[in-house]
Amino acid sequence: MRKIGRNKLSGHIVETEAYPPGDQAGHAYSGRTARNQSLFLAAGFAYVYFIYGTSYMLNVSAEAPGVGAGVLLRAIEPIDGIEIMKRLRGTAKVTDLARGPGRLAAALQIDLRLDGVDLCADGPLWLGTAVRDPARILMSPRVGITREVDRPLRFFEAASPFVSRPYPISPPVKNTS
DNA sequence: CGGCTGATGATCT
DNA sequence: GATCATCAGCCGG
Repeated sequence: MRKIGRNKLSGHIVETEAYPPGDQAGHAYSGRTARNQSLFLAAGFAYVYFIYGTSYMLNVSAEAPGVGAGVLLRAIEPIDGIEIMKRLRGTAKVTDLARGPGRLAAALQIDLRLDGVDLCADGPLWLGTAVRDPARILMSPRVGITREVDRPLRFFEAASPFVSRPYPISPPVKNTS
């Protein structure tokens, strides 16, 4: 859920990735820094960072204070404020509005000002109470990382057109030619 | 549609 | 100076 002035944006979360304590692929792995300090807050705070010179990523801190872990939000199915999301994203295709973590952040106008926000309190950004049907949630390896690449820590809704990739990533195939 | 590639800047070594 | 939890645009089928 996102509030921008008088406008409300919302969507169902349909894809996430876990970055648990001790995970070498997680930003908290090398200890607390200026950038990643929000991961070390209590569970339920926003960790926002900027990457590739182009994209913001939105995470939710996920462990007790001082531990360092989070969940990356990778896709939502837009519900409220779809016209505003289209303007923020520069596309009219609803399935492309928030399919992927950078697109999700852009569709919700998320930047570093929202880093550290309490997602369980009234404010500009928070988590609603909708629950996805567990029977429809599939797992796969995570996308776009170079360490701990095989851990099945990506969770996504089966057959959803709003998910960044609809099925598990195939393992790399060697070129034998 | 899938595959490839350049863009672009913060962060850390 | 390398890396990076990505994306848009372009190309071929």
